[in-house]
Amino acid sequence: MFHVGGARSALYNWAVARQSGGKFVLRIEDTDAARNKPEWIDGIISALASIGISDADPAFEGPFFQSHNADRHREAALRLHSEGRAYYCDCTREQLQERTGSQQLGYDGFCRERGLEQAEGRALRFRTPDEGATTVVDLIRGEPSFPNSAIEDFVVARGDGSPVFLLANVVDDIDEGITEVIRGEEHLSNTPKQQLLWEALGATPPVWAHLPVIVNEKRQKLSKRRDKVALEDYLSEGYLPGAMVNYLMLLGWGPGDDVEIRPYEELERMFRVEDVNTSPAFFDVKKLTAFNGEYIRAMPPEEFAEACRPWLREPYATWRPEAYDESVFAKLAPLAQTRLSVLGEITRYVDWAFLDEAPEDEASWAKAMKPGAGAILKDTRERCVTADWDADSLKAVLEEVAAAHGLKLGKAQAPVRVAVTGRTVGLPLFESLEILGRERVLARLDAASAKLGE
RNA sequence: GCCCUCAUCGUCUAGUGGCCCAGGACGCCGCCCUUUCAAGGCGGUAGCACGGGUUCGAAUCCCGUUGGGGGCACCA
Repeated sequence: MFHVGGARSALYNWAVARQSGGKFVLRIEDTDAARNKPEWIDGIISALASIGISDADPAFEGPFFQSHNADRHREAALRLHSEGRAYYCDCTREQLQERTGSQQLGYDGFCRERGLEQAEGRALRFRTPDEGATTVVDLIRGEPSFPNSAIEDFVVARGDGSPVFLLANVVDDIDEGITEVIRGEEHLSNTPKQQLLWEALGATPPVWAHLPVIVNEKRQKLSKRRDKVALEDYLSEGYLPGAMVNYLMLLGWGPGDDVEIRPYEELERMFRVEDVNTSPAFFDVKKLTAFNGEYIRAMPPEEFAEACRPWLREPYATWRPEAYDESVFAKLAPLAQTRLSVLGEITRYVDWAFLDEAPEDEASWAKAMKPGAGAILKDTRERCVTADWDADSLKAVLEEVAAAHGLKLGKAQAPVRVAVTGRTVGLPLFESLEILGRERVLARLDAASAKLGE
C-alpha cells in the first residue's frame, strides 16, 4: 500500500532528481515489511510505476531497506560510543519517571557520566550538546533552529544492540551520498537529532525540505485508519494515474501561470521545491474527481473504451460474462465518455445493455411510472413495431407520442427510458434504443406494461 | 508540559512593498443549450485571522494575540 502523502513526496523528489540529473532514492522504512513481505514492496514499486515513477528509469535507485545495512548501522553505533558521542544507559522507564517526577520530560542524563560499558539490556544514548542550538537548512522553511537543551539524550541503539531507525536512516543516507532530503513535515522535529548524528559521524548534513502535511476535512494529518489514503483504492475506482499525479503536484504548490491541468512533464519542469507552500493542504477528493473527469474527456475514444475494460469484468460486472458484447460496448462508450468522472462508473451506465432484463431501480420506477405512463408505453410500443430503427426515427416516434399525449418530449421519454434502461438517468435514449435493438426494446416495453398492469 | 511550525475565497493555490478595492481552479448559485444526466457556453457568490507597529505606500516586513498542525518511545 502506498499513500497519497508518500506519493506526493515521491513526485516532488522525482521532479527534483530529474531536473538535476540526480538520483531518486526510495527508502523502505519498515524493516519488518522489507524482511517478511516482499510483495508489499512490489506494491509500492508498482504504485509508483502507475504514477510515472519507473524503476527502469536511470534516475531511480533502490529500494533500500535498512536491514540490509545492519552491520554498518552497528558499526556506527559502536563508533559513536568509542568517540564519546554516546554512552550506555541502564535506566528503566519506571526509574526515569520516579526521578523526573512524571510524564514526558525526556531523559535526564542520569547515566551520562557513569561510564557504563556495553552490556545486554543497556541502551546506547547519544550525548546531546548542552548549550547552543542546532540549526537546520530547509529549502522551504528557511533555517529552523532548535535549542539543544530541548533535545534529550535520545537512544540510538537498543538494549539488544540493534540500532534504531533514526540512526539507521542517517547511516544509509551517508552511505548513499544523499544531499537533499525531501519528506513530510512530521519529520521536522526529528531533524535536529538526525543532523547531530550526521555531524557526529563526520559527514556534512544534507539540505532538507519538509513538505506540509496533507490533511483531512478535520484538518488532521491523513491517517490510514481514518482516511482513504491508499493509492490502490483510488486506482481501482477508476481514477487515472495522470489525473492523480496532476492533482498531487498541486497540493502545496502551484505553477503560477493559472494553468492547473497539464501533463506531468511540464509540471516537472516548472516545479521548484523552494516554492512549495508551508501550510497544510486539504486532500479534496471533489477536485481530484473534477480533474479526473477532464482527463477522461481528453482521451481519444478508443483509449477510453480500452481503459474501461477492468470495470466491465468480474468483480464489477453485474451481468453474465458471456452476455457482454464488445461491439455493443464500442457503440456505447462514446456516449458515456463525457458523463463519467471516474472510470468505475461505466458499469452502471451500460449494464442495461448486457443484462437480460432492464435493471431494477425502485426510485426511478416510482418517479417515471406515474399515471398515464402505461398509455405512453403502449403507444410507443405500437409505433416501434414499424418504425425505422435508427436514433433519428426513434426520436421522431417519441415526439409523436409526446404530441399525442400533450406532453413535452422530456416528460414522454421518461417511462420509456425506465422501461428499457431501468433508470431515470443515463445515456442518450434514442441511441440506446437503436443499439439495444428492436426485439429487446419491445420485450422490455411489454415487461414494463405488464408490471404496471399488476 | 516542552520543542517546532503554520495562517489569502468553503477548498487547492497565484501573489515576495506600489501592477491587488487581490488573479486562477474545484465547489456552490443563476442563465443558455437540451430527450434524462452530463458535457459545453455565459454570468455570479466568496478571502488577505485579529491587534499594534515600520513605510509616502503592506496580503507582502517586524512584534504580539488568537487559532490550527506536527513532534517529543529501547516504533518505523
